[in-house]
Amino acid sequence: MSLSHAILGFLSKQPQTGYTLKNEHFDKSVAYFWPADQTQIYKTLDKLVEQGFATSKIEYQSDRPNRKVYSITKQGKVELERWLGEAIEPPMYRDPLLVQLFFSEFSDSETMINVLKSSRAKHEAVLQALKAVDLPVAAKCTDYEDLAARLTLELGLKSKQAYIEWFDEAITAISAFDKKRKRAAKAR
Amino acid sequence: MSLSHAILGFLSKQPQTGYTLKNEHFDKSVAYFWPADQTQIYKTLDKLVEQGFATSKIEYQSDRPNRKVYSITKQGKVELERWLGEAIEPPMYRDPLLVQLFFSEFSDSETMINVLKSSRAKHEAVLQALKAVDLPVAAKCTDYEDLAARLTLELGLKSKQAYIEWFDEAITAISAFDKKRKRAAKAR
DNA sequence: GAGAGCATGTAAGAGGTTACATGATTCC
DNA sequence: GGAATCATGTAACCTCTTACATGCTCTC
Repeated sequence: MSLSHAILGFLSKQPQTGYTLKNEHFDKSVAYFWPADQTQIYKTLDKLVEQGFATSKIEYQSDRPNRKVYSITKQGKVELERWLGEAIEPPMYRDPLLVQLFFSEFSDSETMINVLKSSRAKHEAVLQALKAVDLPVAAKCTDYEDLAARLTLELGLKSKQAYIEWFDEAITAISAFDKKRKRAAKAR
Repeated sequence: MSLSHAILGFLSKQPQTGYTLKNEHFDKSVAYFWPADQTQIYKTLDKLVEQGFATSKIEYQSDRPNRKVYSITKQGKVELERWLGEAIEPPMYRDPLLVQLFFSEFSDSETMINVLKSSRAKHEAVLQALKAVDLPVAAKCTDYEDLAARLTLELGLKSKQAYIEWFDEAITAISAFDKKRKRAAKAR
């Protein structure tokens, strides 16, 4: 399970709480390829402690709620390293849009084109957000950490660009098919 | 939920059983963008009947197990059409590989490169499988059904190609970084 | 006085996977 | 004799999401 290992990764950088994991880490650096829910982060932290991969200490605070600070254990480090070398099966990507397209014969091409356009806009917005991320290009990275982050970003950019090219081709192809069909209907 | 609607789509083409849905449809046409588990197909069929979107009739067979043939209802057709026009949020893609890459500073670059190479090979295999699918190019489709199927395939091809280009760039970038680092260490 | 920030949690549910059970027939 | 095909299901589990609860402090 990747969430456990992502948490172990962040705890390797420094001991911290579920709250900071969520707000300072998951919602920032890895959000675009591994978003994590607050509830699940807390549950997973519990599990990591059970498994002996992390320990927690309560830090009492007077003016704010107490914090539970988690640290990675030796066992946790071993487990993280093991997992980092594991060849994991690429996950299946399920996109409802493709299901809609596949069965769009039961709707009509105009509706389908609108659905495609609206989806294209959403992907475009994500692409723009990714483009706005401020990280040096791979060749200019001096830290390995930056290089790794840059490369994850790069895949996001490439995938989104591929998607957007595809949207344009798909919309054009469906429009063209539609015109052809209308011309044929007129000729009869 | 897309599985329900994919089933409604297949039932629109013709009434059939859970068994044929799995073996003749899900495992073939839509397998690469919406694989479905047998157990879940049966569960979802029950749910569709409950919701009034499908009905079932038992067909008694003497030499083989009885079959439960499902048909879409009017309500089901209305629901499918409604869903086909819905603008659905693009799903989040979570790839453990990117988590591994992001935290690869806690392993070593050689290990990471091996993980990348092994993943690349798996993606390459899928790409080859997609290339082997026999469907006319979009411009030559005479049926709308073929066009829709072709376009879903096209996205798969494009995405995989983008992935593979990225793999090559990522592997090159990490190797280059590594050489630079080793040269710097030597110079000291 | 309202809302944001800090901080941790419970309960319930949706969607998907894995393992297992049954039992006849047909093909090698 | 063993495997594949036909055909439907149950039980248990994992991951993730949504809604809700608590309560103090600081800022507008």
